[in-house]
Amino acid sequence: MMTSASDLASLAALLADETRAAICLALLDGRAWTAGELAAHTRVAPSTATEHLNRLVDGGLLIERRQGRHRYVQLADASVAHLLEDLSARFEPRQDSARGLRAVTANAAMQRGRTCYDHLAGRLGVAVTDAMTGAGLLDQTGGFALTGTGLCWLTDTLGVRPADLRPAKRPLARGCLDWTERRQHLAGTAGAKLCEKFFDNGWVARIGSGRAVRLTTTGQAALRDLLGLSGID
Amino acid sequence: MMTSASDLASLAALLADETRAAICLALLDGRAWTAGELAAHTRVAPSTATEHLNRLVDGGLLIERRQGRHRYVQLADASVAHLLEDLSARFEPRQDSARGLRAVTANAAMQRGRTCYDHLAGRLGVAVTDAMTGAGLLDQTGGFALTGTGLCWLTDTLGVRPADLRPAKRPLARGCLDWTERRQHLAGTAGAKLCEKFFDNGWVARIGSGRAVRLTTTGQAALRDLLGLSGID
DNA sequence: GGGACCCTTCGGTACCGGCCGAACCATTGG
DNA sequence: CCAATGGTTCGGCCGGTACCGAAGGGTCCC
Repeated sequence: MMTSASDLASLAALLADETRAAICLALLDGRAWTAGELAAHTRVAPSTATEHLNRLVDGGLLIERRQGRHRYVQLADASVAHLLEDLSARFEPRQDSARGLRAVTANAAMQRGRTCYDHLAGRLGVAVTDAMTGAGLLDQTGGFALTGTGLCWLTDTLGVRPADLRPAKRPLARGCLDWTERRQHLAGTAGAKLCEKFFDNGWVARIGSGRAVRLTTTGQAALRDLLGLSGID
Repeated sequence: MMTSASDLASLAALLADETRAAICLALLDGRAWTAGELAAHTRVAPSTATEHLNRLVDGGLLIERRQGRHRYVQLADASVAHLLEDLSARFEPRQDSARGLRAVTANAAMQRGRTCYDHLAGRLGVAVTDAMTGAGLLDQTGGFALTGTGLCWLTDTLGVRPADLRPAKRPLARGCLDWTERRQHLAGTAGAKLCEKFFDNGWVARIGSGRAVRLTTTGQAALRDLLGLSGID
């Protein structure tokens, strides 16, 4: 009945190391990274990265896929991403410490729009969420939930398969605190499926290999038609 | 913009020690404990407990109140409680390892009803949540939110001050996973205020000094009248 | 004031865990 | 088959930290 303290402590211990924390934060982009990439990213020896990945996988935070001589790892599931978001939400937003043109433009792109594990975030994510709320698809007054209209909109207008929106272990709609905007954006299954459709339809596209995304011209038109959203860059 | 890994690591490090984890879990009952009580509870020397409390307070997870020769500590706010719940939710429900009559009855009482930081949990909490959902006060199909009717019910029927239900930093309604029931019960501001009213009205009462609560006979009648709930012990 | 009680401060010890380099294994590609 | 590449294993070093006991300061009660 009681959660034993040792369980909690060993879970927390997984994130209590700066290198492992950096690995998890990097994986928050939802993609799979190789062990070598993560070693380089965290600036530790490959052997050290191996040990960290072993612990994270054993602890259930990461899952791995061996492919040839590569070891790909990614966050185990959305609940892990959610956990990391929640923990991160406790900090002050970092001062924008970008130096140099490259870093600054990359930063600006991230603030404009990005993926947050498997859903949309940044100004784009918040704008879509707000527009959905304004259109009566989402209810934020008493929590964070899709309205009946919102459910229909996802299936009929966006073409999400109703089976994908069945209530399951993961909540259908969840608010996820946006670091850059300090506002909530849509997460949960609905947020993931919405993001998926946006990519499928070519409304958003990744910028380079990072987690930043941009709204395409098709996307701009679509958002204007569907949600009355304009002025999003 | 990016949360630095060191922030995340140092936050996690606070919980990465079994003794500190046990302290936080004990405080999940929402009450304030003295340093000595926590030292005894975790079976460490008072000096050791002091060090742990210092770290937890410095880290913002706990707040303290000095009162005479006592040092009372409690969780800093609901978001900390939420964090602990979320982390704990990742574990299998513990095998009920209670030994002896005292432990078994205490355990049974906890499963029947208890407080979870500042709201109701256990079979009682889940039953109330389900009844509210059935009565159209709560919407769980598209997330977890109060309906308009639900808001009115809280203010008009239960007498919660509308000002207390204004959307703030903390969400109005949230689902909180119940360890014993493996179901969600109502948390958030609404859950806290509802729990408060239940105590004020004498519908529930604490059993002894722990976090277990029992439904009074007045409470049974009230729940039957208001929510059509019966058969709750 | 005296004494009990609660907590804190301060050494000192022991252990855990993160890190690296070197050697090693496996896969890929010439 | 050989070389290059990505990853793992192992031994050893080192720093951080959880722990305690003893001594000391506050606070309360008689």
